[in-house]
Amino acid sequence: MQRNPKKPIAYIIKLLYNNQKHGFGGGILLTIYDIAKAANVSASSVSRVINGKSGVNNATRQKILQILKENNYVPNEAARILVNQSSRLIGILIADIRNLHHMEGAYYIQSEMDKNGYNGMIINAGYDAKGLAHAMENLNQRRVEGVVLMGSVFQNRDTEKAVRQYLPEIPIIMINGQLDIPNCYSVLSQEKEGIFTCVEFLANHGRKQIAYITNAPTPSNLLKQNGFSEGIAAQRKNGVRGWIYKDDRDDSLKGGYEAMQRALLEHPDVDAVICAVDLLAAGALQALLEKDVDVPRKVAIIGVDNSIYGQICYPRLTSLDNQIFSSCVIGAHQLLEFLQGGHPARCVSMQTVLVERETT
Amino acid sequence: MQRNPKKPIAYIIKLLYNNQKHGFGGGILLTIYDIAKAANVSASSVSRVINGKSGVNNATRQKILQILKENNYVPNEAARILVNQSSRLIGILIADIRNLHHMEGAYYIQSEMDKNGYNGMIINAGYDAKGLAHAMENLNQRRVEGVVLMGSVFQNRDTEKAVRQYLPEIPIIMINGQLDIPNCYSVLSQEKEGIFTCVEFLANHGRKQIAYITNAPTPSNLLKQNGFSEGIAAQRKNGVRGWIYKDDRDDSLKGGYEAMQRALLEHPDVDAVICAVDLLAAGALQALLEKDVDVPRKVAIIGVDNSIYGQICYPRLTSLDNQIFSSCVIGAHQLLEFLQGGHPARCVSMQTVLVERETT
DNA sequence: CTGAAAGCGCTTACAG
DNA sequence: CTGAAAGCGCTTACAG
Repeated sequence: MQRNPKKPIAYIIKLLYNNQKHGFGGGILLTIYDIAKAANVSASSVSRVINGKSGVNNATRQKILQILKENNYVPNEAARILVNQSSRLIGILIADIRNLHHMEGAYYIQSEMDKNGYNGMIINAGYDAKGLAHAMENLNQRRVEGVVLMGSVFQNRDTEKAVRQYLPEIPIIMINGQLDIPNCYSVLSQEKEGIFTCVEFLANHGRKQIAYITNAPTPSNLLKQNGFSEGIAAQRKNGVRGWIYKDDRDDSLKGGYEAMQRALLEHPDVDAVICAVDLLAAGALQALLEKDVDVPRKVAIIGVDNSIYGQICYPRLTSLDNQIFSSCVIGAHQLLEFLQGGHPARCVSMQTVLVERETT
Repeated sequence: MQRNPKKPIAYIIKLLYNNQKHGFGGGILLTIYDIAKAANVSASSVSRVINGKSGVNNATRQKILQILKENNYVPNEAARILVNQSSRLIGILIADIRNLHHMEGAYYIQSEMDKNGYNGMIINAGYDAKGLAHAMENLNQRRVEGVVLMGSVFQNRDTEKAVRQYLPEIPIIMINGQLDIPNCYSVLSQEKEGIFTCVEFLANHGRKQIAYITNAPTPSNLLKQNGFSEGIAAQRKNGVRGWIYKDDRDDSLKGGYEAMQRALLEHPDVDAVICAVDLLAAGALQALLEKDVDVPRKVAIIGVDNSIYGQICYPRLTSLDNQIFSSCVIGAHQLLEFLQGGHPARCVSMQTVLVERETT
């Protein structure tokens, strides 16, 4: 495996002067000094042209530029980080990167940071405290300049402790959650109010017997559940009743399916279901269809996330959009503002919107 | 924001000796020298205990260990990379990290590498050559020791060129594709044969009029399509006929939906559909259900990927499992073997398996 | 405009 | 067992 069959000048010089040395991965990577030697200038000048700084004679600059290009020179990031005392790296923590919704968030954060010259490193933190601490230590080790925590799963004492221990000085942005720590900023989705409104919406459409299906008791899920309870309380005067079903197995699809079966058994006259997450709703829908229940005529369903999962359902799922896109763009901008020395809002919260499709 | 209200000894020493200096992010990060000073030893000794090397008196070791811990010392990764000439980083390239199937692959790769002391950096490369080159340059800059290319989208000249230019010396693992380059290893899923078998399967179940729906002409999709054509050819003697429908818009769900509508219009007697991807199949299913076509009695459907998308469908989708999990584990092990100086197989290919559910 | 030198935070022969 | 010194690849005052 040869780097380049044409073997440009800097490469040859490196071989001649330094032929016992091996670069990375057994190959030969050129340094700024190799380039300097080939161009007959000092490393300082090479550095200047690499970084587009002024103070280099134009002819010299052109010569250096050409040698740089001929050799496919790429600077060593580690050396740069070390000397610049700045990694221009941010960490994006996700409990499970296979979660589509959170990964979408990571995508938006990454693009936004990219545009501003930062790299985003996506880390699968897992759900336990140990994995989280490990992830944060790793991020500290890489000297990331900021971290975004994706989702309310991270709103807990363990996270606070790990942040205090490993990342006490850098900005932490939490998407859809809050941390009681000075360096933490958050963007919240008003899911509680959103679910409250869903109940209202269903009641206004004549639904009286509403089931609520939820899974893992994350802060976000707890909030939504409260929104449901309060929504039901507010509609009690109109004869609306509600029941809550929980199923926090890993497989939400199956969880929703079985919770719906239970709901159907215990309350055969249920006429609407709200699910904490689209995937639960997809499962609930299956249970309904299996029993030949007419959706939405007999039973209406609403999910949360406005994800592709809901669009795959047939009938297509009505879903509460918790604005992951906007949340992440805003979160990224809070981070950028901080990094540029500004003072972003500690917390911004956004309204959800109900996207009506075919299950209501 | 103070690093630690208790201010352990090394921290105080740093403040005293060095109080004009600011560490990362405006905070104070300790170096090995700060620790050494606090422990009254040399940096060499501190380094030795950090790295668990022998040759340090036990009492000294204990003292250093304690000071390290009290101060939450975390070594600077950039410095380590620079001096060790090894990043223990690998790159995982994905065209779009919002693609669930590919992200799942990334997850498996990452876990496998994690277990072996490597970090995996997931990069969203995009679909165009420029983004790809940019991603690879970035990876080169970080001196990654290996790269995995997720999916056959990367099987093309642009990738070869970018690898040659930026990563000619490190192992490249391609999941579900091949590159004509010496440093590239691949693991292939026998999707062509898989689809061939699907046709056979359908024919054996009495289906005669089979539509095939596909989207973007990636190498993998082209292969599957060939498998279909050959499968139909092989079954012609049994009176089986087939038609191919393409719709390569970004939105596969809608693509499948509209392609199915066309198929239904042109061939009302179609009695089976194979889709290049589950999401297309989900769309096709919607088109069928919308027309009250009985699935699977009147029309059978088979997707590919065995993804959650198929499980959300109702009836639940029969799908060809292309073994993303095994592929990635094997790919990771090829990489690991190479990194440990071994000689992994250049190419391993694996059989697919048809997971029968409710649409056949 | 140009270059020698120091330093970023670590590790590792080498000498004691 | 222990430490001084050199060096990884860069950048940036500083002096010319």
